[in-house]
Amino acid sequence: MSNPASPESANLPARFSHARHVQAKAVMEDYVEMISDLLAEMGEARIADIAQRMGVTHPTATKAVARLKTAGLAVSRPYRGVFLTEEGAALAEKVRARHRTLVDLLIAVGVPAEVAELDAEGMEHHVSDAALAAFRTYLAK
Amino acid sequence: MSNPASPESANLPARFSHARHVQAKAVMEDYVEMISDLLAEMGEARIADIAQRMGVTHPTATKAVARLKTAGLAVSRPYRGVFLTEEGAALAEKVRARHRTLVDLLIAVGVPAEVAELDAEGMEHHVSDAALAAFRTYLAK
DNA sequence: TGCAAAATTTAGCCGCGGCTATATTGTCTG
DNA sequence: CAGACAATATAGCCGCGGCTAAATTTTGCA
Ligand SMILES: [Mn+2]
Ligand SMILES: [Mn+2]
Ligand SMILES: [Mn+2]
Ligand SMILES: [Mn+2]
Repeated sequence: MSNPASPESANLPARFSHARHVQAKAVMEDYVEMISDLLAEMGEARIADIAQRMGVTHPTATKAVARLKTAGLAVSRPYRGVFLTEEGAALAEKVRARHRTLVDLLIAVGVPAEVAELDAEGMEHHVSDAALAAFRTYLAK
Repeated sequence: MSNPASPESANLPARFSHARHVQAKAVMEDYVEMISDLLAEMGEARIADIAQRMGVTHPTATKAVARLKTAGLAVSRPYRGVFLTEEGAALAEKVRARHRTLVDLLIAVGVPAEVAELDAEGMEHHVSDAALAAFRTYLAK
């Protein structure tokens, strides 16, 4: 190892910037999943409904949707509803499954259901594929 | 129950805004814990070291420290090192303990140690006191 | 079918948390 | 005890993700 003078603190910067990078995607993930819910429940996802479910004003929702479109996750025409691209729909499914698995794990470990649901909404975005796989293995036992 | 027409989606806005609120504190928590580390390891926390460990430029660290001071978590005089207030030191200890407990839980559940450390850096800030208590109970078994 | 109300977009503001470039202050050394 | 250099601070920029207020478009109904 060429790592003599690093008493564990050398990898800290990488951990922090990784967490920041993940965080940058978090809001987008929640929007995509929620738009997917709306499409399934009501056949369309309107700005007013998106805003209401996110707990945000409509201009904020409009801007978020603009970012989703820029990222290739959603499409929409002015004054019309929002739809997901293939990529957006796939992301929604992944995010939804990850959320459920995390909640299940938290409950399995003794966290009350309502608390698990609340905490998971923030935690979920930082759960890597590797951790998720471990969760599934644990839950399967 | 006075909750007829809410098929679970009514509490979504609260969950999202809760997660946003928690996220707003996350960066501050990491800075405070890390400054506490520096003070313990080297007796002082200088801007250059804070910046280096956070993986950030010094102006960014300077602004973060300014926010900590505004929040009553740190004190410093110009061109001198940074110190924590009682409140800041207490927060650092709480954040450190929570981080360790979360990593322990992840490992106990089958997540590889390096992955646990990486994921925990982001997840930790969303772990409520109730969830933390559950984690400790689980780990005690 | 025309118009009022509702929905959406646009404009413009804010703080956070990043950045680079530059100014200022402290420190160490010849 | 100068200066050079290192450390810190300041200025000014950016995008994100919030907000309010105002303009615009769509829609529903009298
Ligand atoms: Mn979420
Ligand atoms: Mn979720
Ligand atoms: Mn952290
Ligand atoms: Mn941590």
